[in-house]
Amino acid sequence: MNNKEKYYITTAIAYASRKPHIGNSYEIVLTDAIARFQKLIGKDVFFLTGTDEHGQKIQLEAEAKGISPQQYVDGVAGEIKDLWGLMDTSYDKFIRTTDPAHKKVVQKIFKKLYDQGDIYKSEYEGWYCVPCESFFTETQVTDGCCPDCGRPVQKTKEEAYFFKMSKYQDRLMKHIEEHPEFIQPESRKREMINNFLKPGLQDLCVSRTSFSWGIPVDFDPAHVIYVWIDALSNYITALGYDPDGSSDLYKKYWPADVHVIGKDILRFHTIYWPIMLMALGEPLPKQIFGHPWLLFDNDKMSKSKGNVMYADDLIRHFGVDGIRYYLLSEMPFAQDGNITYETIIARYNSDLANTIGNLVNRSVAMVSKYFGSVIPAPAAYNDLDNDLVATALSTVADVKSKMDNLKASDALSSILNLARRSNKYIDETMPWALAKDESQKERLQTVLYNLIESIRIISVLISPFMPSTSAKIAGQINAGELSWESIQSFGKTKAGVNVGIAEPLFVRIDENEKMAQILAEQPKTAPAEKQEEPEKDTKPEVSIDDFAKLEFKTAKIISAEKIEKSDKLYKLIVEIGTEQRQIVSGIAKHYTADELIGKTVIVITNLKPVKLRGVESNGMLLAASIGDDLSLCTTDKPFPGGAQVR
RNA sequence: GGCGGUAUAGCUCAGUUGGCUAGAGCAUGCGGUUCAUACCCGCAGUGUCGAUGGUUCAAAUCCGUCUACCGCUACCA
Repeated sequence: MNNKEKYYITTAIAYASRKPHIGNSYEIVLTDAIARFQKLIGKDVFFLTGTDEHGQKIQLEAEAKGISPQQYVDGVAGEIKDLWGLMDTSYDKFIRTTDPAHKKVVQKIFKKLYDQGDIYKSEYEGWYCVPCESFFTETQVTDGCCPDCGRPVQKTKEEAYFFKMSKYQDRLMKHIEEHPEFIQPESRKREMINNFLKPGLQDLCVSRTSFSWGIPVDFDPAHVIYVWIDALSNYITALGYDPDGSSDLYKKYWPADVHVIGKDILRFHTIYWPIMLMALGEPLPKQIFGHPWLLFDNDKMSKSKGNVMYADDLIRHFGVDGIRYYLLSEMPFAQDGNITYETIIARYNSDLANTIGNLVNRSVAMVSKYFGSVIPAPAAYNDLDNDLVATALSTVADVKSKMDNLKASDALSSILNLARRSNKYIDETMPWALAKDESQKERLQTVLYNLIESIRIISVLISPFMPSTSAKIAGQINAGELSWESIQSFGKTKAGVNVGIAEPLFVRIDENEKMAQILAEQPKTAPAEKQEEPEKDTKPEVSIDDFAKLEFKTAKIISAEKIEKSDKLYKLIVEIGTEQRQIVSGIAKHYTADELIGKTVIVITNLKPVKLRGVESNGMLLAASIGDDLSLCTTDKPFPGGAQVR
């Protein structure tokens, strides 16, 4: 009985280590808008979101709080659900990777892949982060440092399971070539092909023994299934996939029509995930969209920078639809978007309050004033109407085509254009002048009818983006029909029904006042955030003997030379007492050679020598860093090289 | 270093397969209007379409080189 076309859409599952900020929340709002739109045009939509709840980081956070990991993630998952609720999102299912059903199927998947030889056990030589007690592949290591804690990693061996990625490489390459829409946006596709597929895929390490908070490998319980197989398979376990026979739900909805994810995890979704599915013999998702990031004042949002915005705070100030509108209209398709309080206020006032809000308000007010709140029947058309009608209809078509390509911001700007056209129509037809002339009554009826109809169309079109505003508008004009079908032609508004009371949809915001209010709130939240900061970066306690193993000395830089074919590396010659040494250091982004020469810095002198870019390095300079910013450690007063540092 | 992307009005960006006086929104200035949330409508702009060569009857749009910024990737003991 249900023969609607199905549409399966997912967000990435959010990592349940802490409350997501507004940048993280953008994803679910975008996905929600797409899902609601597809529903509106008549598809049978299934919208999945959820949380990724395993891993060492969560284990550590829980330990620090003195509670079990399960208790910890229960708390965070609850917070996330609350936020998603506040954002007015309409997901059909919220999966948690700690759900028993998910765990069971992930174990089966692992076993199946092992049994068919795609997963094998081996010695893993990789990068190891001591304080975190965890392993990383070459590619996971960011800037020579642990991706979790940011400290240097070292090479070590561990027994582990591996997935034979290379076996499916050619098939994947072919698939990507034959399905140009598979990876979006386009430029990301090239990155994946050129950086990973063409050079050849390495086998992926898919288990850990260094921590226990995860899904155990059932036939080898010392191992825990590492994040990729666990997290990615949520997209199919949520529907009831099972290697021994899947559910009807799965058969109906899989493959996904689109996975909406952040651009940072594109690799896992466009390479590892499809390969896993190939290995399982399941169809691949149709499309993967790596959306851009939302930046705060052109800077990455992070706790340590103190520039984090949270959805709940923003909603308090600007309303859900105010924020949804901002996120959806301001974010470009492929480039990072930006958010500041000032720009939110500017967009809110001009687009929502002035253009849309005022249009509805003035139109409803005129119906009340001139026709006792009863929507009049159209009676006398003329040429002024043609363009409004044409714009309304072409907007409907345009929004559809934009949304089919996931271009939410373009779709919204198209709708805004219709609102502007409608405002202009009022000026062209001058209803207040028509009202003074009894002989123009039929014309006045027509004008107001057309306006209400145009507003009705707008309210339908914005419903995926601003659901509650859409409902409010529909309420004010008492629109009966809000279906997609009803806006395929102009004129489905019913004459003779009463409009409601004209109430402003969006109250204009006074920028100065609002900014003062926001600033006044900031101190309250800042200290609370700072408290959490230190514990995240704390290493295990060591004895004085551990410290004594390291030798630090002052060193005077006597020459600095950029290493060829490297962006960051300097070959430095330093003087430590009477000795001269060559040290390679990655600080070229922060210091020029001239700035370095003559400085007295602190050096670890008994570090095992290594070669970097073929150049030998006998030690390491100490430097402080926050994010991308870096500052060398020097002595407080002029000091010669060679002095002990302790 | 390798791969890729972007550089267009003060700001944020559109500009499909090269074609007439290069566009939109916001901000600015001027004018109009009063139904409406000091709102709306109109007009005015400014632009060496990053720089420089080339292909072409014709290039913001194609090709070469250069510069700046961004992303992915490697190097940062």
